[in-house]
Amino acid sequence: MQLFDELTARGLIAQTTDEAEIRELIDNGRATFYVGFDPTADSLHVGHFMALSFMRRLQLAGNRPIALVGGGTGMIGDPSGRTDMRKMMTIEMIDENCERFKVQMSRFLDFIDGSEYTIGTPKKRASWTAKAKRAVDSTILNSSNYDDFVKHIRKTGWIVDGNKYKNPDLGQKKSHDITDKTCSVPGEREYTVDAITQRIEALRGEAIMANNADWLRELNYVEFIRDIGAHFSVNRMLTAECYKQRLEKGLSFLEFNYMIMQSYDFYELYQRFGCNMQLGGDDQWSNMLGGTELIRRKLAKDAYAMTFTLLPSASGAKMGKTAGGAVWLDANKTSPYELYQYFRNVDDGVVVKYLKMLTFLPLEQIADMEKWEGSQLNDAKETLAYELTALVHGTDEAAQARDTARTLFASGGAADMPTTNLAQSDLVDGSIDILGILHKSGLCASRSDARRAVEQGGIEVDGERVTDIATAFDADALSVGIVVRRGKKNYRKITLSA
RNA sequence: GGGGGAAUUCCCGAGUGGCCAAAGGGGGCAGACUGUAAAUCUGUUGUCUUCGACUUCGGUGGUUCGAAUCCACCUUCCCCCA
Repeated sequence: MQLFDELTARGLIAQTTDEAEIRELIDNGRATFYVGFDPTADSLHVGHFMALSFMRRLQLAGNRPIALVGGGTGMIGDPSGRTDMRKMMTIEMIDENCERFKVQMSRFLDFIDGSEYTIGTPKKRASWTAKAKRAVDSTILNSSNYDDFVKHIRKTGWIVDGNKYKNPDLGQKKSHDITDKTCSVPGEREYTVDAITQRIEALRGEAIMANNADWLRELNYVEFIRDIGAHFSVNRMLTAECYKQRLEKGLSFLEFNYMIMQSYDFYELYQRFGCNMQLGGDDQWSNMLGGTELIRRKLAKDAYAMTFTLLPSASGAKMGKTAGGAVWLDANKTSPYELYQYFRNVDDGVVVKYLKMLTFLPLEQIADMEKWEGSQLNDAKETLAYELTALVHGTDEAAQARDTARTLFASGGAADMPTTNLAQSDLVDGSIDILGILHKSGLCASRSDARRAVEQGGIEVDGERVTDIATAFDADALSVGIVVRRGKKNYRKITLSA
């Protein structure tokens, strides 16, 4: 089955600007597409799952993904904050978050290693050589073979003379010969025919990490308005569905500009990396159209947009939220076990959908599960949880999470489960009461919360329900280790460090 | 530039001097029922040394025995006129 058909079969594609053309592009690995991410937190969360797995599918078929982080848009901050001081993110914070994103994304995508198209603040004034390198590199990225490369590079004013490339227009040094200059990409030292051909091959489908800070932070307002703003019709923008609703409640100029900024991102990516398609959530549709439109008007070129279905979440519960807040892809913020449990507990109605949309299991295998009903669906959930945990944390962690969950739910205890290590200093007069344990372990948010949980019969220790809030445990009991359980699904092993 | 409104606990939204830790709904948590599901019913949902105390109603001061409620200023948001 071809990629496009598979994506359709998995229920992933929501809208496309030109189905036939996009099918052609992605089935043949000729798309360079981008997805935008806002670096508002220091980790990706499950809400990004859809985008990541979608990107991976495209990459596996040879298409080049570009992960664009909003280092420039992040500068502005979220204007919708109500009471709290809006947190302006510093450049350092944003750049750090971007770096973390990349690490997490690399579980899903293969990135060009060490390329200058990774994250980083732009050099204010790139040297001539840097500019030349950049020009050659991005031309390499845009080319499908050597001849293609020569064609492209000529177009941009370069002179190709045998194996030498010169650019009379770049910078003050005319006709500078960069043939023997070091290529910015490690492993490729020179711009020879072979090197370029190899490089083109090696980079085919490799992912790029881009940061819109590279162009947004240096924008000149007047120029921007004149060059880009001129191409947008306010009348048209106002008819966009997403603004219609906002017009009732109020819409700041900043937010209104979001579409233009996003369109500009696409335009820049098109020019820098030959990015010819934008991928995003279905709610981004109108913003994305802005980009294709801008490229058409400014460059008279066709670019495409495709949106993926938003992940259906059952019963109005907020997607990606649990008691502990958001579910992160960072193991330090959300353990593999918790991630596993998150997907283990999805509603019946969405299991098969999730399997299709998020996992890489063959459709035939999922088709079998589709017939399952009742408690058999429970097994499907286990598969789902395992597969997704494996994607994020690897098969070892996934297997461990699964085993932990199995033993925990089967027997009420397991060797490996989330553990809280209490210190001697947590003990008062040689013991600690149950409320303290619940609070310290994070099972309960506060002692008051713990008190309620006990009073309502929601707490068990080593399989015995605790009903007395005064119950306390001394050092002896703790050094052996006790298993505390809140509700049905929250276990914590409590130990005492010596 | 002028005029008028609004800011309440996780969210929405009542409350206009003491009976307010603050109605109601949503969401969350827990119990029953189950399949680690959904639906349903019940309880619960600021903190703590819990039959009591303490801190919350945009911010800062003030009036009062007493303020989420009244006054002043500030901040932010919305609406109308220009």
